[in-house]
Amino acid sequence: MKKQVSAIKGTKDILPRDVEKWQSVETAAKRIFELYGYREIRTPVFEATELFEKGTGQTSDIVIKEMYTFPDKAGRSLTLRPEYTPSVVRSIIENRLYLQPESLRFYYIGPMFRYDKPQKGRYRQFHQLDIEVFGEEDPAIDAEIVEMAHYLLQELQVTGTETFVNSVGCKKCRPAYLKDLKTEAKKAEESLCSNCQRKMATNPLRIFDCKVETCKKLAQKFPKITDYLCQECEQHFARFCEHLDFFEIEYTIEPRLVRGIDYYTKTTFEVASSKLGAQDAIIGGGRYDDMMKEFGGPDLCGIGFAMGMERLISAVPFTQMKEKFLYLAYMGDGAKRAGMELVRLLRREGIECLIEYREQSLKSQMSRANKLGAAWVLIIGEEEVKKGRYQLKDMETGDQEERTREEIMKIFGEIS
RNA sequence: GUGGGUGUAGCUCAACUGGUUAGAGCACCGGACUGUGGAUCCGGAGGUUGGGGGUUCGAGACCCCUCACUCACCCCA
Repeated sequence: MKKQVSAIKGTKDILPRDVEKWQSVETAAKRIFELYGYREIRTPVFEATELFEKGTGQTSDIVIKEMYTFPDKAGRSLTLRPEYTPSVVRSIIENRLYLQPESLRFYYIGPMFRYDKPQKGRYRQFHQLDIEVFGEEDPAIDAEIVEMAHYLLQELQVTGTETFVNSVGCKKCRPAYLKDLKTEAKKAEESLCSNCQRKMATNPLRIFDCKVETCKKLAQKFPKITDYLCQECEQHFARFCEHLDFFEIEYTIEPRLVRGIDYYTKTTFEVASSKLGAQDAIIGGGRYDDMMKEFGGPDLCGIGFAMGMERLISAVPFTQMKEKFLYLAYMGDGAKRAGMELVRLLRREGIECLIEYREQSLKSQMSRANKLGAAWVLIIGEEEVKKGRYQLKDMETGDQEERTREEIMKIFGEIS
C-alpha cells in the first residue's frame, strides 16, 4: 500500500449506500419528535471549553480525558462538543427562550466528539439524536419521553431491546447515600479487585458495574440508592414507574444504573440492544434539575435523552427498495443532443434519468444499465434522430418499442 | 490510557514444518456477438504480501520496532 491520507482514527465516511439508511432514520425521528411537540434546534459544534467543564462536570470522564480541546488564534480555549445538553441550556439562556410562549421541547441531530479509544459502537466522531424538555417537573414527562423513544424504536422495527430505569436522587439525598456506600465498600476493601478499590474514591456507584464475581457478590450487600431517596425523589420515582406501567412499557429497575455524567438528578434511564457488542446502550438519558440555574438562568428543571445514531442504525433492519430510473444510451453527437433534451423533460416530470457522458459501445451502455439496475433504457442512435422515433426498452421484461417524443412523455407522465 | 487479535489484488480468502516467477473466486476491462443487458466460454489488467530493520543460501511465513484496523477493559451514545 502506498502512503496515503486517510480518515482520522475513530472517524468514518458515510457512503451513499449508508446515507440512505441515515436519512430514513432521521426522517422517522423528526416525524415522531414533531408529533410530540418537539422542534429542531441547531447549535454550534464547538463551544467555550468552560461550558462543558461546568455543565458536563469536572469529575466526569468526558471532561477529564475525552474532550477535543484546542486554543483558537486569539488564545480562547474551545472544545468540540462531547455532548449536547450544555449547548441547549446555554442557548436557551442566551436567547431568553424561556420568556417565549412556545413550549421548551427541542430535538437535535448532529455529530459529537470524544477522544475515546475506538471500538465496536464507539467512535471519536459519532452522531446523536437528542431531545430535551425544560420546565416540566411532573414525572409524567419522564415517562412520556421513554414512551416516545419506544415508539421510535417500534417504528424503526428495532427489536431485542431492554429498558433500565433508576433514580440517582438529588443534592439532598445522594450525599448521604454515597457516604454510606463508601463506608460499606471500605469495610470490604481487601476483598474488592484493584479496579473497584480505585472506584471507591472516584465513583463508588461504578462498583456495581464490576464483572469480577467476588465484587458482584459483595456489591449485592451494599446499600442501594433506592433505599436512600428523600421523600420528594422517592415519590417522583414511584410516579415515574406508575406512568411507565400506564403506558405498558416493560422496564427493569436497575439501582446500579448510573449515568457517567455529573449533572443527573432523580430519573435516569437507558435502552440497551442485544444486537450490539459491549457498547450496547442505544439510548441514555435522565433528568437534570439544577443545570439551568447553575448556568445563571432561571430555575427550570430539564430532562432529555440521547440516541447514538451509529448504534441505532446497526440495530435497525433495513429492506432496500430502489427507485426506478431510466438510463439513456446514445450513439453519436446528434443522438446525444436529442437524448439530453428528452431526459431534461423527463426529469421535470419527476423521472430519475442517468446519462453517462463517455464514449462507449451500445453493448457496454446496456451492460452498465443492467448493472446499475435501470428499469428502462432509452436508446438513441443516428437513425432514431432522423426518424424522430426512439427505442424504449423495459429492462425487466426485455420488451422494446419505438416511440415518439410525445408518446414517451405521455407514458412517463402517467408513471410519475 | 491498558490488554488481546489481525494486516496478502477493489472485496472475500489461499500459499504444507521457511524453498522456483505469490494464487483462486467475486468485481473490473475487452473479445466470441460491427446498434442491444443478464447466462456461457476465452483473454486482459490489477501486488514494493501495511512500513522499516534483522536472522537465513533463501522470508508472505521466524524475531524486533513501527503504523493501521479490530475486539475488550475504563467509560459512554
